[in-house]
Amino acid sequence: MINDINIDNTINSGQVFLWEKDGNKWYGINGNDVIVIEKNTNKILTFTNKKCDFFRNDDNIVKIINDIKKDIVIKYAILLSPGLRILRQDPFQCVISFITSSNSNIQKIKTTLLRLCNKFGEEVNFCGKRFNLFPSPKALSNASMKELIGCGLGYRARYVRSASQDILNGIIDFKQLRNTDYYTSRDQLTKVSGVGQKTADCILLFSLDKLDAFPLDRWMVRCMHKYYNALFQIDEKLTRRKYEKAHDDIIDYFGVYSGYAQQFLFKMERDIKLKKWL
DNA sequence: TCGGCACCTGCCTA
DNA sequence: ATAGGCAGGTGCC
Repeated sequence: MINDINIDNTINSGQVFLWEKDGNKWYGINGNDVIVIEKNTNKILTFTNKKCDFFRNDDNIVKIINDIKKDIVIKYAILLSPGLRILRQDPFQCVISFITSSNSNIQKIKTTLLRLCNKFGEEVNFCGKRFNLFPSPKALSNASMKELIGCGLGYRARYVRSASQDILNGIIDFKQLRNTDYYTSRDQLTKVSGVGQKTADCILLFSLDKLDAFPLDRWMVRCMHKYYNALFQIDEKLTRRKYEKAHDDIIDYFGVYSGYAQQFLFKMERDIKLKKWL
């Protein structure tokens, strides 16, 4: 079915890091919840037993895909990863994950985040397995620099603690960010230390319902050069202004669901280069 | 505003 | 096998 979710393509598209496949099931940490999903049947279980909107079932994927398929490149990318969806992640975990991701790689991001969970997250048992939930803002706010660096965060340790404090203090309020427009939310988020434009876009797209966010990392910049050189002029080195201009040009082209276009293109480029996922 | 640079550290590749 | 380069950027000057 055209509107079926493909879990492999969705988990292995660089949005999430704390997921593990075992047999025909995927196990993932999402904030203070554990999500288990069975491949093929897409049957979902959650540790908290709460209704799971992680896979954005409310998205009208037929409409979205119809809206973004503006040219042959994006059409091909969509064809390559059927059932790929944007996720609706726990915002705090998303903030910490993408602060951690800066100037790093997927494998290292994953080990670092796992260490954070093991050290600061609550241990729970679910489906016959043991998990550590994602640490709370309070837990990471109270962590010492030494402990955080010990998890492999490196120079990002101070960003992680500072961001956790901002969220604990309510300087950053996810409810408010979710209910406002992309531009306002982005300006709020980039005030957080360690959150630049690219990281802000990831947080907005993957956890705050801003489907008009289009994270421009080095993969996407290369991608835009490769296929869209005639449409957009995107410098290899993006300053704040140039990043914003590039974003606006891209939204003008791909439309309000540009974030979905980004995810398909990102997935395609990494798959072409045989880059490993989780 | 813009360009240049340092930056933790563990993967990955040659 | 193992040393060195590099990785989904960011802040500071």
